[in-house]
Amino acid sequence: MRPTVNDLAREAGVSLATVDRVLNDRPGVRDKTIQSVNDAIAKLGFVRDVAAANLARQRSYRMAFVLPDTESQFVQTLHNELVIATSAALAARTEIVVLRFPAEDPHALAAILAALPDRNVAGVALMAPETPVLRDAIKSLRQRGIAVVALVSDLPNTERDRFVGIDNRAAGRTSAVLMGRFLGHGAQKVAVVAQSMLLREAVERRLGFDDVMRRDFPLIDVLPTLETHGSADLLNAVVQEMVAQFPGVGGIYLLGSGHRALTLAIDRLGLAGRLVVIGHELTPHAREALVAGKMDAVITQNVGHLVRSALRVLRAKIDKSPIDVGQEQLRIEIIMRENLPLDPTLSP
Amino acid sequence: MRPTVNDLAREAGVSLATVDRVLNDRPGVRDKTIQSVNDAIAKLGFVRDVAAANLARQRSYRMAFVLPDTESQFVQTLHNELVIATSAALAARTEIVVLRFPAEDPHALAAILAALPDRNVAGVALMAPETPVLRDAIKSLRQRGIAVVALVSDLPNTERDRFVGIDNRAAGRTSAVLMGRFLGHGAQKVAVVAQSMLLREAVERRLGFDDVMRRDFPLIDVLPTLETHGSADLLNAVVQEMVAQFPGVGGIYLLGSGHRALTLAIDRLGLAGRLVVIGHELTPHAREALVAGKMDAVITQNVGHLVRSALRVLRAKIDKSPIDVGQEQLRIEIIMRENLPLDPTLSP
DNA sequence: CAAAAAATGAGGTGCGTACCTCAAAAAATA
DNA sequence: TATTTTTTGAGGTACGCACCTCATTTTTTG
Repeated sequence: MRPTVNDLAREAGVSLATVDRVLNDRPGVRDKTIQSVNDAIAKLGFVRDVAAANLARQRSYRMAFVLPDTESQFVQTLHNELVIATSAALAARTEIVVLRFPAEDPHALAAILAALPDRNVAGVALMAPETPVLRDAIKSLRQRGIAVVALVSDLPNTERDRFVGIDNRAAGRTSAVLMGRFLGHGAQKVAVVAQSMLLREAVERRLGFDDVMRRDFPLIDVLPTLETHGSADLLNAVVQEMVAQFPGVGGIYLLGSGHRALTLAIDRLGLAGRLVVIGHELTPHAREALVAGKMDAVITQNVGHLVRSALRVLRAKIDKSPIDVGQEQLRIEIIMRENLPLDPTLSP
Repeated sequence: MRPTVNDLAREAGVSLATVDRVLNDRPGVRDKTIQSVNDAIAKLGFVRDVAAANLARQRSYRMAFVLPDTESQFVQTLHNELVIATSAALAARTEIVVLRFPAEDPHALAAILAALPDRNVAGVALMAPETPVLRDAIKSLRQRGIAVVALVSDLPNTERDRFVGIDNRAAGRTSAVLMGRFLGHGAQKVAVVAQSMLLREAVERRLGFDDVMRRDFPLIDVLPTLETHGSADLLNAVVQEMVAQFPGVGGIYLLGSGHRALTLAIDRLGLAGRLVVIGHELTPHAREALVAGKMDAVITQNVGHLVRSALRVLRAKIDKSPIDVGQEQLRIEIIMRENLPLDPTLSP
């Protein structure tokens, strides 16, 4: 049988109350006594039953996921995964609240964050660009004992507890290797398309992409980033203009979302099948494009894992328990048509 | 506050005992009463607290992982992950037992499985080739109420509850696309190396590889599989002979383990850097080969996820609770130098 | 050495659920 | 309607742990 606190008390020759004091870092125990309890823990191989502990603690975790209110498919995917996670989390005394903030309004975001303590939130997962007001808001949350993780894009200059997401620079490097090798080593041009270079992820991916291109594929000419600002028309126009101006374009690298608009533009310009197209994030549109052979690869992260990892990290921070680094390291996934995972929304 | 069984009883106008009977499928409740309890569950949004339930149930899960006693790096990796999982599982009332069987002896395996019920095992995860005795052994385990999942390689003609692993045919297809695209579309030859084609995974991967090669890269000539039977010398010999016989070999596809021996052979033959090398399973040797540029890509599954998924599936089967299909679907991962995850054994 | 302070023990309650017993009520059957 | 059978209720105990109080013992301090 697995040892319990009672076994510990007997083994250490102390009372249950003292064991409890040691286990829960309560004051008023001599170092010598603490040591003897720890010895007993080691000797018996005692492991606290976290389920029973949390039950007794009456602890319920209320977690807020704060996302921009953009309608991008990635954010929608994330939201879907959060809905799925909600029901699973409920059974583990964890409640998930999803809040959306106006994407372009850092002050509105700060106001939402400032209101969280009143909502009795124990942890926050935040996907937002870093701004001075955000830094202050996070600092204030942390001071109030609320755990904060940065989701998807890091907030390195804030006091967030942790970042949950992939290394976007490495993701960009990965894209570059595939692009370079798929193109072959001849002289070629590659266009880079992004919604906006104000987003940290886009910038980091571009940096990583350029790293590898410069180093390993010097004959490939990477064109300046075309920004579309989310407009399909603008994307159409810039792609058209680029093709006209640089006839030798052999590949397109899509830094962010916008798979649908890009593939449409490629179709319209009659370039289908003649370009290597690589993008990020496995959204439904990206799936379609992969299946149809209109995209060659998608570099992504597993959004389900992302959500579950954020929850585990927040719980660990709240419990002040250690984090399993191996489990929480998200992988940079390369998805092609051949290893496309089944759409989880299709099966029950 | 989250509703409890007491709230349910009050809402449904029945006693706690009746709620308990309904929740746990105990007999002696009229359909009408069952319905009223279910209505209350729906109305209040009651979700059973699994932690409290398992605590009260005194349920402890003793899971056996049964692996071949081969010293392959993949099995070692798996073993390592099991050791890591053991401590985490302990806190969740789950005990992991790892058993090894003589790889070539199906009867010894059957004997080990037959002894499991006496060891009070609730679930078994099994990595083994399918044989008639194994089929019988699994059937007998299932009849005794023990959950069985096939690990890594499926046992489709047995009564296992589920398969936890990747689709190896799709993994082979994925390898083929990369091989084909990395080689370019000219006429080339690709060698295929395997330890043994008696293993189901190897066969399936080869089939998938051939599927795609035939369909998408008709100019590439895929040579017959060279079997090495785990001997580095033999591998050296066959690779050497093959290179002599077919000078146009541009790529090598490694169906199973043996990264170290293969890269050594390539070095010795002075072929380093002139071949596209693609293999399976992210073992320490494979990592080295990727970092050194001696392998181009590794197709793998996340072994940590594999273990955790097997545990979750077994628990769900034992509890007769539903399985989150999305979470349990393992992805076919493509690893190159650029997206190589940090070695989890390096950081604490 | 006495008084004050610190450490420890004894014992209880509760978390949400499972599972048990026995009596009482309700329904089905003769 | 009387009897048997089925259904329901009331109440208790247990799981492993957290957290509380108050009394008692041990140690430290003046």
